[in-house]
Amino acid sequence: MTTRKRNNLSLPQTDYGDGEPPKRLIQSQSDTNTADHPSPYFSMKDPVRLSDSFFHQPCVDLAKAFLGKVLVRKLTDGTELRARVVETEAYLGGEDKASHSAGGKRTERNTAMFMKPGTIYVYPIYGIYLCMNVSSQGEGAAVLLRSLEPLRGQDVMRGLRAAKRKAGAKTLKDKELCNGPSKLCQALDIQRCFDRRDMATDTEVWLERDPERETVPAGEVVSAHRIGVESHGEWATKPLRFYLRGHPCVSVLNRDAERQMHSQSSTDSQKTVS
DNA sequence: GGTGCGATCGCCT
DNA sequence: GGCGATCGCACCG
Repeated sequence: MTTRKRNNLSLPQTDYGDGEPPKRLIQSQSDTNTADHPSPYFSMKDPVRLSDSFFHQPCVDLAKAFLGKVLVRKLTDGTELRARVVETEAYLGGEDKASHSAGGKRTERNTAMFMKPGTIYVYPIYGIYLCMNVSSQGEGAAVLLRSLEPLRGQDVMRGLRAAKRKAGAKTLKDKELCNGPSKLCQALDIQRCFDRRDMATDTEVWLERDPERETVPAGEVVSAHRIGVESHGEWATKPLRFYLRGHPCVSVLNRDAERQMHSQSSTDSQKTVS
């Protein structure tokens, strides 16, 4: 095990529980300390906030583009919570039988799905939870945020999550704070009133690119079937869920999809060589 | 580690 | 009146 340089600034302290964080993350953190690329989180210069044009992409493209981006939530007391998007799902709109907007159905609840790309869609589920989406290009299409990697404000997130749990429940590890669509809403205090707000201009929640990683290589993105839509026939099996391979914060792993992807990439590399 | 089940209520038919 | 883009916990191995 090589000892990696850590600076004395307050790097996000992430407890991944039993395992080490993936190499990719360690690399990303140590990279932030080089002189050429000052840390986006601790330099005076703000990272770049993603504007309107980012959200004007087809749903699947946007779902993949979200991966690696940083969701920022500014609380009313000024505290900024930060977390990297590591898992998303695409809900395509009219044709997609698993979407709230299936068949072009537009109701009071799902109106945000039909609003301009970048509009936040927050809806309650099972009476007790919330889920957060962001609309994309395409009539009624939206991207569900499923899991995040906490980067900053983990203790505040833990407090927000604990508030909804039994007293005496065991302390959550960092990787457990946002590893599910409703968990991330709790951890970031995403409220129902965020529904229909514009992620490109809102002052309490927005998205930033990670200056250390402009794009995530396709080889790191697993495509798998979506979660919790088993009753929707063929649409239940379509590969419309996307996550960062090997990331400890992903809510549900799909080993079959990962294996297939691996064998596919092996085949590709053989083709390239031969 | 994996699986099964109950909670709980707004939304839609 | 039925159901759900979930979660936490009990239980099993």
